[in-house]
Amino acid sequence: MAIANFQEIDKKQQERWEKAKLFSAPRLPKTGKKFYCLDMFPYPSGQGLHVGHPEGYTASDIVSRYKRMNGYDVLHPMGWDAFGLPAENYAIATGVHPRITTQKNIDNFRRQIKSFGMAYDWDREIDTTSPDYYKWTQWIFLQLYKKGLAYQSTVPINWCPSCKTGLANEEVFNGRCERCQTPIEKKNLRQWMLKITAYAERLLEDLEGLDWPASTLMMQRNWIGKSEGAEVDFKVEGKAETIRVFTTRPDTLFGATYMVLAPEHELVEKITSPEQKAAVEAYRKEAAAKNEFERADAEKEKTGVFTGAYAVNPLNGKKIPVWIADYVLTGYGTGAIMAVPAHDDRDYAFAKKFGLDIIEVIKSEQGVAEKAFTGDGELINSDFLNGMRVAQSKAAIIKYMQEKGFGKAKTTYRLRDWVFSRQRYWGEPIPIVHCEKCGVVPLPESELPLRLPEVEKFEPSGTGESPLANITEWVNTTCPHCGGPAKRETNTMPQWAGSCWYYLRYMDNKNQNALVDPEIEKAYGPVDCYIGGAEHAVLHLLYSRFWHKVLYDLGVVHTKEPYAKLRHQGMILAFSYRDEAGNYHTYEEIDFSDPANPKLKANGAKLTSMIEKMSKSKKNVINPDDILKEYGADAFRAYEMFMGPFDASKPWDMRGIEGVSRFLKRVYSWADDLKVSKDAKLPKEVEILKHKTVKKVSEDIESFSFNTAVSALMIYFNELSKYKEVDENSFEVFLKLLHPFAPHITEEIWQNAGHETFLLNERWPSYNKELLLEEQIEIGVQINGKIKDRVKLSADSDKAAHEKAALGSEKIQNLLKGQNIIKIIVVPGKMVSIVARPS
RNA sequence: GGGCUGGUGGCGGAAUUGGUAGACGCGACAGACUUAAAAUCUGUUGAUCGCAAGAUCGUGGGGGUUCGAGUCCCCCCCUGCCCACCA
Repeated sequence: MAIANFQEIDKKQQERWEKAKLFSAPRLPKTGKKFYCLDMFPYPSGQGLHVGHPEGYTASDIVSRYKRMNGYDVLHPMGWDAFGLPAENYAIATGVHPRITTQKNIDNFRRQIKSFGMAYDWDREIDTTSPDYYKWTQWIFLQLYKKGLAYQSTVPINWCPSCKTGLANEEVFNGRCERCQTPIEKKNLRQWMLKITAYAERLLEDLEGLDWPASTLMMQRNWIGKSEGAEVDFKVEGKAETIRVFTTRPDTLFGATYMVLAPEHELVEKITSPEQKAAVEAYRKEAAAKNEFERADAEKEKTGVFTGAYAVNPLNGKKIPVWIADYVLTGYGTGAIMAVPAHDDRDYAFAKKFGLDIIEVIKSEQGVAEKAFTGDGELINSDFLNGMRVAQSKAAIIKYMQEKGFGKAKTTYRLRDWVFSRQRYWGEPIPIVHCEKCGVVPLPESELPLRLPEVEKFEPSGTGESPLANITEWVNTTCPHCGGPAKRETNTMPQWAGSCWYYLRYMDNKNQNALVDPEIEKAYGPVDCYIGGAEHAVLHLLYSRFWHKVLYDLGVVHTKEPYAKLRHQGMILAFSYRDEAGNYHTYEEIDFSDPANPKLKANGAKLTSMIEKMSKSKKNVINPDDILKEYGADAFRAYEMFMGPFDASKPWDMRGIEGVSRFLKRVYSWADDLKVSKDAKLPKEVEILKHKTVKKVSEDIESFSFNTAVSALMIYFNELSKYKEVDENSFEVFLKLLHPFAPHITEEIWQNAGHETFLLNERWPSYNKELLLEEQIEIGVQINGKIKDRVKLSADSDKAAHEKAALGSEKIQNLLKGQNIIKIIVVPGKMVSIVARPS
């Protein structure tokens, strides 16, 4: 019996595949059946791959190989999302140019990914930092600019004082910078913005036809945040000003007892009375000093100040006071609200605190003495709306307002325009010049790519300008329009830019004349299956859909959506072990002989195990290189798939991989000793099991149930391995089914069996439905809902046969003595349930 | 506070539309092989009672619907993730 050296097999087969260019996709699909299977490409960090990366890559690899064996032309590429802060921060700290670090990291990532034997077409590799690539990122920016979708604006942006750059709303979490956790400040800066809001409705509507996880669709919907309501104008008493508010509850207009403006609202100064001026000023200052996080804390007590002004309710002419309060946000709606304390929780809390009126306008059992009522009900105290329900009165009041001219139906979105510029070096230069005479002038397309110039210092200036601003010979240029002196834009694009459209470039990555050849795009687009982490549910996936729609409008792509099917891999966690003193211990220090109570080898201390995220401080980080060295690529791949459901977060268990590794070793040594002959005939049950396994594995791959697919393969092998001599078909079917999960070892066995072909070019096995019906199955027999016996019959038995078999059981007959059978329920293939009562 | 997940043996996890709970793997125990150990192979392994046949209990807790509930309904507890004053 040969002992497999998996590392050697991995290397040998990978070299064979590479030499044969086995994974290269044709320029155009030849078969008429194409499958584009895409992984979210990684940021090549200095730490190298972690075990989470290969989880998604293995899944996409299995799907790709499966589709290929089913006769598809499969496009399965890989590349690098290589602009970004870590390389730049590293440059600031060490002076090493980001290009050098990035190249080194890419080489390391490529080496690691190749070591897993992934079926990528490496000729299609892309790198977002290559001028050949970012030429087209810049080209898309120019198209956005021409369509009026890119504009400059001086906006109070989220400013990270540590990264010294502006951040998009999407990059701010709990008022802190997503990357460095520093609390965000507000800073006014000139920024490039992308008008993603112009596409809000389409981004929302087109979610409809996507095969995406429901939770991701939900998050996108919430992020776009469509809300239908009305805008209503309130006159300010004794002034010319009008306050416009947005409300989703125009039906409660008769219940409006005060108004609130955001502290930053432009009308505040104009309407504030002299007596209130000091208080208002003080409050505005206070609000400005608070950071986003403090202001957004919904739990805190409401604060606010009366402006001294009154507005007039346009329905009944009633005077209501105008306040300012920071629970009203500038960025949403109109930055002003009509407050209906009876039917809004926040308004209620505010009114209670400041002793403002509460007028009930919707009837409810509970009333509004204790808290606001936000449900549906009948309108009261509302003149011509009385007696209507909420929906009906909304329509009626909007119609009335439109007739009278003080309000109208209005849809708002939570989605904001995208702050698209960064004050950074390591990003795509924005292809714009600022001319003294002509103003903003886009570069002609012929001047692309606009290359990133060399700099000596990578620090952002901290004043809001990027390091590029210091390179005068680059900044100073001539205007492409008038030829006069001009300055280049020194902002660069955010990291998201390159990943917005990369799936298109893989299709045609060497094209010098177009982003992608339209013929090729038509043939390969859209992405049929997209795999990556759920953390991109609203960032990358929304931006990318936005750009795709713009490209669709330009005729560059032929589908409305870029990614037809999307699946997320779960996060891989790890067991960590902590002793009573709170110190973490590495796996090497732990004696696992008693798993219920692992002991430290060193001192025998009692440990508690926890499932946590991998982190150095918890000493539970798993390095893929180490695993590969010990177990080989196939065991790694198969274990990652076997651990648990693909989309669930699950812990890496150092002992768990042993099982899969043993399985593969057994497969190898069994095949090594095996006699494959034409005459060998396996028992019928084994033959049926083969067909069952083909069905199960095929269906499981389609549904991303890789864990149960591996399990089915183990079950089949446990049976098959009892035989030293098998027929050719059984042997080959098993190898083919296992191949996507463990490509190296199966290819090795295939080759050892005398084949010079590759398994990937073999056809995926099919199964015989009729044969499955001949299986002998065991069904349960219940009496009054309790299982009392089990009987065997063939899978195609009819109901009568089920009943006969159940009543034929001696045990059942004994139990039924002295009982009257009231009813017999037969579920074919599952069970027979007998309802009986004592006679 | 809101939304979305999930809660099944010592552990990771299986279980179409309600239909034999615990597949598969790990670990553990016993045995074989070995001078010995590792590796490998074979068997056992939800709990309780029992010599056994077998019985009873059992999917976070409590109720309900049903011949039958991990799965459906109501109430409650807990975990994880996301969002967080969105008018």
